[in-house]
Amino acid sequence: MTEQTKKIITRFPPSPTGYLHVGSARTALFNYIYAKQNGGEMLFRSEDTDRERSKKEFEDEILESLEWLGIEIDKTKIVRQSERGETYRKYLEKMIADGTAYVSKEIAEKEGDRTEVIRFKNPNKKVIFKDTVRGDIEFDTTELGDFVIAKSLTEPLYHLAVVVDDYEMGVTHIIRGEDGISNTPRQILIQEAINAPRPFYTHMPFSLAPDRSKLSKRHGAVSIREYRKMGYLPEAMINYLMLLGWNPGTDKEIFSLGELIEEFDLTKIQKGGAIFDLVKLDWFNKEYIKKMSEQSFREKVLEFLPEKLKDMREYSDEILTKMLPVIKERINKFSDLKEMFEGGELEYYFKNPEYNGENLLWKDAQKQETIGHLNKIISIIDNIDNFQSDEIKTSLWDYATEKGRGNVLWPMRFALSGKDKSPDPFTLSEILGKQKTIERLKIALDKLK
RNA sequence: GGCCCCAUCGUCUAGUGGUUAGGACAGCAGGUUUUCAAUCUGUUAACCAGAGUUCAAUUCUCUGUGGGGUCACCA
Repeated sequence: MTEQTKKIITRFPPSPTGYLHVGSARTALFNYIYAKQNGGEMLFRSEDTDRERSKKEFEDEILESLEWLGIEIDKTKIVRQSERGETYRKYLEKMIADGTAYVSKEIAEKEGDRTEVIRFKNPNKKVIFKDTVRGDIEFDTTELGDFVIAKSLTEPLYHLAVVVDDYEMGVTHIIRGEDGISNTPRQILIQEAINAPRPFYTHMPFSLAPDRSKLSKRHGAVSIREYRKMGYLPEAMINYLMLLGWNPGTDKEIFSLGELIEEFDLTKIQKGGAIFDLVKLDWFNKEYIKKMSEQSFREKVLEFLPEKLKDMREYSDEILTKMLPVIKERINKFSDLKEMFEGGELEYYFKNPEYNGENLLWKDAQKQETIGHLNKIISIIDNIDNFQSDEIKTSLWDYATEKGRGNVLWPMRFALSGKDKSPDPFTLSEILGKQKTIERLKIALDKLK
């Protein structure tokens, strides 16, 4: 049996004490993609030995977030440490019999502390292991002492459980965060004590907050579910997360999951930590929004549309189709729709704008001139049968050019939107329809009197 | 503090013993039908410091500085 013929097994071992963190999701992605590209498999292990903090609902949520990202987990193969007490007992008894571990009588430090723990008999040697991205790393394990590996025969501590489980699950490649580096030597010691083969180690750099500290709640959204709720697309999350700490060495930046599985290269992982940059995430998300079909974009918009707007469905469905392209080029993520509607640029499609008449004047344009322009616009528009933006534009263009485009187009646009910033007046007109367009232009006229 | 890891534009990064140190995001300027968005073009901006090796260091070595991790009867 050579390494080549052995099936590659990676694992994702979260402790179900919270929602899936973006950093963990990134680690899961690296494991999943590496396994996939080698015809292997990523196993899911729930490290739920901490009875107090572990909750099944978190495990479910983590699984659900992974699924949303497109990571497939074989749920029949899920391993839960809480169910493996007897397995750990088997290894611990063997270790004690072998003399690689021993029961140690301890003086209880606190009330309620047990008086007996199981310690590892440290051979006190140098351990050298190879990390895929950093090369050989050497530790003197003497300083570790005879560390505790279990509270009792069925209550293992982290390091023992990890080593036993990885061994029994047949894990060949461990890809984890760089905080695992310092833990590796003692895990190797335990491996050697139970005669488990040494897996390949790859330690990934952290993803950091903007101030280079650990990414935590105080920096904003940190769980996948929050990004999902904000209307980020899973394709964008995957793409961004994978390019954080890895790149193919070419200028290519947009990768589908399939392409990642094809082109990912474990040895090209970065050494230094990388800041999780929302601005770049937004860019990725926008790129993927641009690629969406009209149908799926429409569904997504409907999903994120504020309730208030949905109540006006009769009205909005009619114009929604026309608004879609305008919305598409204006949002980074679907939750932007909320702000766009509430006092933002979606609002003026559904109700007449309120504004100060002074704002209708372009730069130093005169009132009387502007009134003339608006009247002219109304008369031209009134004669358009095919009320499409192209058509409207063509009809008004010569006049606008002759009188000064800003002089004509600004008051028109402002009359329709009541905002300093909005889509162009032709697009607005088409979406509003001839009747409403003229109505608003007349309102503007009143405001100028 | 001991041990371990890391260090290229603001951010993500490419890269080399000799390069105009490249790309992307952001920024800035301009074009594109008035504003915004989108789009196109152009552009600002980086090798942590010192010493050593060398004809030549951003690149190799050492030291320092800075950041991070780990030293639990948590995971």
